[in-house]
Amino acid sequence: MNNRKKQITDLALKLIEEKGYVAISYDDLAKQLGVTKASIHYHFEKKEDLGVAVADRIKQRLESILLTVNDPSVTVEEKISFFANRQIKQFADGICPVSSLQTDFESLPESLQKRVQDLSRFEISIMKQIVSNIVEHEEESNVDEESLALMILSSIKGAIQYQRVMGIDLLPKVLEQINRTLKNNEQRVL
Amino acid sequence: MNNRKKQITDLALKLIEEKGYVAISYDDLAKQLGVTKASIHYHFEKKEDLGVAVADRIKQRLESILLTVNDPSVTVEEKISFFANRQIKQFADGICPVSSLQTDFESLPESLQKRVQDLSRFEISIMKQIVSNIVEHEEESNVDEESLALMILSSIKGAIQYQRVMGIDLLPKVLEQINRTLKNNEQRVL
DNA sequence: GTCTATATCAAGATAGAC
DNA sequence: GTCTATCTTGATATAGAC
Repeated sequence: MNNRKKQITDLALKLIEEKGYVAISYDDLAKQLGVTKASIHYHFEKKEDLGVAVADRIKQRLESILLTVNDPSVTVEEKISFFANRQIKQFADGICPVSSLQTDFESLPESLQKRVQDLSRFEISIMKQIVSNIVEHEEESNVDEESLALMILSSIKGAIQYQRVMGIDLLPKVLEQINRTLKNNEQRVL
Repeated sequence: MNNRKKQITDLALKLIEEKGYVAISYDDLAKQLGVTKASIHYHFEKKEDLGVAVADRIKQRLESILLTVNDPSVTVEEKISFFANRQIKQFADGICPVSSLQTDFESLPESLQKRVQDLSRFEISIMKQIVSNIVEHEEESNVDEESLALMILSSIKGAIQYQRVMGIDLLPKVLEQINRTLKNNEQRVL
């Protein structure tokens, strides 16, 4: 991907994190980059093409998170905190681009819908891998890793939405509560 | 509010749950109601006015949930399940309208932004009231009701987003995990 | 490969007839 | 109170110049 194309993709991702896929226009992109709409159309003929490029970039980000997650020297709590904060840093004052695309789902072309589904599945699988070592003998405990992973992931995503509109850092409190939940689960297994 | 006005508000709410505030148009509403755009503009001069009416309706819904929540004969688990399922039923195959408006936040006029902030605060306060009786002597335990409420509310909202795009009922699993978390918290207090 | 110019369409919105 | 007709603006998109 050449420079300008990458530049456009990066900006589109940033704007999707701020306003969402439906709300952004080629004019927004063109103005902020100091070029014309036609120049954006040259690199991405249709908005759908740009959306797909952005989805691919989000996937890359998630893949880079996966690397850290598979390091056995890092605790589960640290991995969750890393997962949450790494993303927070990336989308700054916006929201998670996956959440943003999920909300716009019904307005998306089919190719993008498929990628949003894929990203959603991927995030769930990452969180499952993160909590997968917490219970070594799941059959013997009452902990369901799938449910635990879903609750943790969902609560992180939900908290990011609330904190953006309220202007308060709610995520740290949610992460604290997640840690308490994990500690309690560990105790029940021992 | 007269009949047509109520009809338009109801439909707008439904469409916001499906596609979001930015994505819906007066033409969508007009076509589905079998009237013209101008007729919608008569009842709601600007889209902003319609958005405010929808926000007020969402607030009414939440207030009706609050009534059940304050019934002392209902358990916390039942209240949370009621909170989640009551909403799920209301927005059917869509997402939570509050989540939807949160995502579109940056595109909203100021009057609507204020209402979305108010709705967010209100939901958090409802969930706080739901969990408020679970720990009678909070100072003596390590349970933080604020964090617990935030995690529960966020995870419900997040789960609804994932399940809509994936076409799988993930919320029941998250509710199960929430119940397990509550049980563990209770045990720590006793 | 990037631009100008323009086409096309849909959006929000208004004036005024009935 | 609802409609027809119309305006303006902005969005996606294309053709063709440079």
